[in-house]
Amino acid sequence: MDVRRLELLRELGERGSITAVATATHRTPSAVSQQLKVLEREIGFPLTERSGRGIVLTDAGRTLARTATDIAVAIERAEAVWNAFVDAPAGEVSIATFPTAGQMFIPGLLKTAAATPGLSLVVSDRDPQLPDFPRLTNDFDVVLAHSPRGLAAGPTPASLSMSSSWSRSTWRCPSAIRSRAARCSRPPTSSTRPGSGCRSATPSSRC
Amino acid sequence: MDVRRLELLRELGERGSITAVATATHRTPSAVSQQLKVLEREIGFPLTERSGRGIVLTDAGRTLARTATDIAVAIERAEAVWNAFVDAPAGEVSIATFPTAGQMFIPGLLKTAAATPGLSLVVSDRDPQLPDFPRLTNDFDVVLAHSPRGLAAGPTPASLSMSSSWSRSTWRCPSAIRSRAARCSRPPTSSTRPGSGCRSATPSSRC
DNA sequence: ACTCATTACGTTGAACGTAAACATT
DNA sequence: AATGTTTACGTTCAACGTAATGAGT
Repeated sequence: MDVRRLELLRELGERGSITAVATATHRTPSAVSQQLKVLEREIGFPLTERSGRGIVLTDAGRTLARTATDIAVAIERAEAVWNAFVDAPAGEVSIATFPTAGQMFIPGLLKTAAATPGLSLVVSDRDPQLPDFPRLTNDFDVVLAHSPRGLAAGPTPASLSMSSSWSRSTWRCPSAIRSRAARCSRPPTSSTRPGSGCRSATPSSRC
Repeated sequence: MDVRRLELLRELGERGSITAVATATHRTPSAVSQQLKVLEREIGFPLTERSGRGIVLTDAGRTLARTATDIAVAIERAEAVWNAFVDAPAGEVSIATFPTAGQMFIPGLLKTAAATPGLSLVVSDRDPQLPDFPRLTNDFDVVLAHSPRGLAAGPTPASLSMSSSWSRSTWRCPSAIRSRAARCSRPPTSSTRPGSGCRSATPSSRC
């Protein structure tokens, strides 16, 4: 039982004519007719019968078409699972932080990171007083820094994106935590950063 | 995502080496390697990586192989459904009976026949006193007749096969109620009976 | 006449095998 | 050396299209 041919039978059940199936699947009626005939031969049962100018499914054809639907559903489900895997965040994300902020963010981050397989965090504590702290963005995917102007009075910022004093351009990548698909899309476009940046998952030339 | 290639990946996950998959699927290692490479290309992810002399699935490869298993299960289930359809009793079964026996058997038969789609009974009452009653087997799939020796004392026979006075040879077919597969297996082998006998489901030459 | 399915026949490319190269133990 | 994978290259057959034919309204 070939899946591709079963799919044709399913289409025939839904669309009602070989010509319709042919146009829907970008084929000629001839090809569809031939493939259905091959399927009939494989199965060993008449699956269609003429009805006026067109054809209709026999009892056997209908039941077989139903099984084809089940298979098609299974395949779509499988593809959905795969897409979920591809779009899931993954990879190694390096974070520079300083002790106070680290105590704040890291435990929660580690928890969510541990919950997503394939995602790992590399955290390193730094001294926020160093003059070139912003330059750390060259070496890390995420840098947690003080606002140079000092924090406004009020509750401590609760999300990474709140360090609004950073210009968006300091982010070399739109999102440090990238999905597999994003990481795999293209080799880095001449990144000036040596060890970090939009590195691809593997040095493979194809992926 | 081609199902055949996914199947190869699944096999690779289970068997662990390309050579093993190749022998299991009656192919050369070369062919398997090439198909896996095509799959990798289609998918856009590295699915395998070298490990010593052999190869192992990557994370992506494993998840994709799992989806392949799901698809394989769905296909097997579909085939099981189809086989159930093929083996189910079906067709038109003609029965000759006489009033007394008919009252006995027919209601139950009609009930079970109605419960099995594709199976229809054609019942006709006859006079059991006619001299050529046994000849009716030429025209009917099942003939319910008196035992010529008369019934022994005791409870009424409760099943068709109890008319033990008939020789087995009076049955032209092993079983009057045939499955679709049996009916479809071969055109009748020069049956002497015109309208009945092991007739095939359709006059089609192939089936 | 028109529409749909089928058959005849030629073409092409995906899948495969053979053989050689490559890699690892 | 032995084992397992990959690459290069040639072959073949299944899937398809074009064109002609058949069948029904």
